[in-house]
Amino acid sequence: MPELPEVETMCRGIRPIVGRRALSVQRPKCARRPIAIMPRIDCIRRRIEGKYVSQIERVGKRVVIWFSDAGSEKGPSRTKATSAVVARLPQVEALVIEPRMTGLVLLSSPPTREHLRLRLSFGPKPSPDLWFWDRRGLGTVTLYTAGEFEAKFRGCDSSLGPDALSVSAEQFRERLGRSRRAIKVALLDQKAVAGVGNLYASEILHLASIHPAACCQRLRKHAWQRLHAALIEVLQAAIQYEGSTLSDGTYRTALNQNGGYQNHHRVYDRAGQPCRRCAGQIRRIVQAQRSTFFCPNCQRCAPA
DNA sequence: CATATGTCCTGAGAGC
DNA sequence: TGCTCTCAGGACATAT
Repeated sequence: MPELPEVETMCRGIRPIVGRRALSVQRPKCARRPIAIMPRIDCIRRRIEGKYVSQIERVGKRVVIWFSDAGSEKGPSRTKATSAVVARLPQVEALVIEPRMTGLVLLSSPPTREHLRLRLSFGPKPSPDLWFWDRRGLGTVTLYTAGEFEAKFRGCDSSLGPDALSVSAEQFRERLGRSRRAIKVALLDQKAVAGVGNLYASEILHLASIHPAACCQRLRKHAWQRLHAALIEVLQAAIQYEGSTLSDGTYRTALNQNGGYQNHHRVYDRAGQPCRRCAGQIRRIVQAQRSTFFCPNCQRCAPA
């Protein structure tokens, strides 16, 4: 389940295509049922083929591939531009890939010939193809203009909150602190903070010694500080290990390697095993229809 | 407005 | 052994 660290690893792994020119966009026929691609594939082809990859970027749990007309162009400035100015800039497009549960963005051959969803090839040769492979097919691929992208992902009513790796401690507390939800559930809200998913939410709460069912409103200032520090520490460590490949083996890096962070999990998928900190027994509970793992002994802070 | 629930999807694993 | 059933959880639509 690609979360921030896995998606960041994918982005880093596909950097070799920066500066390359898109030669073709193909949607392999072998997919049992096509995944959601917007707009139509022929429209994507028309807008991308011949353009150059100017930048690779991660936005929350999405991979963003920027295309522009000229090889040397960088992605669009983040500052707001008037529509008149935008009209004079070279046309820029953002291909946004959402892996969701089982999607992989790869520069090497995919795990199976089945479940191939999209293939981009680049020049000049030799240049590896970029694949989007997705076993369950819940992932999506969407092509946005620069303006559409800004509105959806960076605007004041963006569908995403600030990125989990760059949010400040104050901003973090402001965005979650008034919620009546359990902290574990609130951490999964991408509109509050973007990038944390089900696996890392449990890991972060364990490092911060906070009970997953603690109500956000009842957490004290010191708990928020610990939680913010744990957020950054866990995500950065997971990136260093190139993400977590779980027992189903689905997640692979862009170069088809296993991640390594699963060997360092504090609680996730470790129910019944001893806590690495206090030797207490890790428990599994269900919150908002999702598994949560925690240590009842060392995560006592403010249960609901 | 905030929060909760239902939906999509496939393959692994359980249980009979 | 081979069938059926349940479950895993991303984001978003719809309900409360």
